[in-house]
Amino acid sequence: MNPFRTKPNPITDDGDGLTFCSSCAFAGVCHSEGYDKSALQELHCLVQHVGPYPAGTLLFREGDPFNAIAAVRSGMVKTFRIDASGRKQVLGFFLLGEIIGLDAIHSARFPCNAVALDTVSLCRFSFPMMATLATRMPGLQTQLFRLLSQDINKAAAMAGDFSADERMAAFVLSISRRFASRGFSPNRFALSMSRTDIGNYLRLAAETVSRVVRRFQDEGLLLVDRREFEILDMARLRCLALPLLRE
Amino acid sequence: MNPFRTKPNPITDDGDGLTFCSSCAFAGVCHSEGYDKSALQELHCLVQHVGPYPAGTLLFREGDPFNAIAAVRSGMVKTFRIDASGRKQVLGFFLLGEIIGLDAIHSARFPCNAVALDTVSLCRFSFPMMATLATRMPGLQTQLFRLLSQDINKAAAMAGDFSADERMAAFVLSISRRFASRGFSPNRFALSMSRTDIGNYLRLAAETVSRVVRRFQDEGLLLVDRREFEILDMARLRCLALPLLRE
DNA sequence: CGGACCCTTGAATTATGTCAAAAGGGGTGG
DNA sequence: CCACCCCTTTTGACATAATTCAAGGGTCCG
Repeated sequence: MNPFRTKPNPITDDGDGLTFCSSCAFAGVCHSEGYDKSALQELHCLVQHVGPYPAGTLLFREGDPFNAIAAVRSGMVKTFRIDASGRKQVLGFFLLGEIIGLDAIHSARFPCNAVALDTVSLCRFSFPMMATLATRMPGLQTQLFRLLSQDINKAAAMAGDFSADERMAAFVLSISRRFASRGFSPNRFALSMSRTDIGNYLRLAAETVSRVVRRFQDEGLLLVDRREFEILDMARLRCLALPLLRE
Repeated sequence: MNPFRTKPNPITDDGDGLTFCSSCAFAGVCHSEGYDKSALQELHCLVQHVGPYPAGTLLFREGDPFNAIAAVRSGMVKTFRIDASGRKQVLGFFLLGEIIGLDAIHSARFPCNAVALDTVSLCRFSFPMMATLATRMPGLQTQLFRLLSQDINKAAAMAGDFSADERMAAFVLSISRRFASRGFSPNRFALSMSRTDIGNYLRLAAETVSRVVRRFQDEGLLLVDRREFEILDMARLRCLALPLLRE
């Protein structure tokens, strides 16, 4: 009955001292530039594998001193902050290979909290060491600039004025693409976050998320069972999400 | 009758080969690190003064190849994009010393348009050259990282779910602070953008901007004459803007 | 002096939020 | 294996902030 029985099989290699995990945002930094093995070793030296942390673990909290960024090695992470009037704003969900903490560079403190949505392992990169290394590895510096710049664009896209339908469509499509680029199915995936979290991320009430998802199902766009999603009409979804899509 | 007769007097020095314009985002990069004069000269060598451009000049447009960032030397710049359904989203307003173009690094193309809101002069920095220089000047690299990270936070703040009052209060306060840090009055300033632009930035209809401004006046928070603003009750304004404020 | 544009104001509409309650799973313990 | 409880999700009814539509009034500029 459940159409989501078959789960995608994560390919989470740990790197071998010469290459990074294939899905990591830093994969390719070296090879593209033809760096020698010593530089590569250096990059690996400043990586620290941490975790696994069980679902619900608070990875860092707002105000914590910043000293490292992290790439998700497995699981899913949510970042959020609680504003002055107690409202929760979800800033992002981070999938395999995505980088957490770039927003903390500015003030040298984390501007938000991060929590594991399921069992999470991370690669921790000392940022001071990485910045130093980046002075000797222009490719690494470039990649850091690009990642930072990309996050500006992501945040700006969320800041736009879009309808609930557009936001929801863009959200589903974004997850789909990010899973797809990591070798998972673009059509079927399981989300780890609650409707409330999705709502706080998309700036919608949880009830609105629920209603939009229902309507998308009624209209044949999606097939949803609890937190498992199947995209039935990618084209129409993309069409809806068009105003928000930015890459 | 007009309470805004006295205009603030801009202090826009042009640098002298040893120091940068005092309000520029790159001011202090060198001195803080004790670099020698040659490094400083290099930084100055990659700066190109451009403009002045009259109000309405399109400085770059979405899709243009990216090769340089720019600091505002005088005037005010607006960046915006038109989404797939024709809606205009204003991404930011840039004051004296603020850096435009950091969001273009990621894709090597400008993701938005930029237009001069009044007479605008810029300092243009070749980004490839700057990045190269940053490998030899850690202080410059750090500053670039910080500026990029700051922009993530700015964009994320705009992405939150706030009322029209909160957004408007935060907007006025933000302008006030930015003017103040450049030596202008925090209490009186003239905006160069239309209500429509403010609305597109704050994700509000122009009519809503107008109504909120009126109410703020009725409540004694502001004194507004066309595009000239005077803040009468900074404390209450700050209180309103609290949920949005982030630095 | 005319025209264009911007801003303001009012009235009606609407998308989304809020409140409340019920339904559905999943886990736990008997 | 069932009964119960807790938590998330769904659904409905209602409330409301903000938009939209429409008109009028200022102001600036040619």
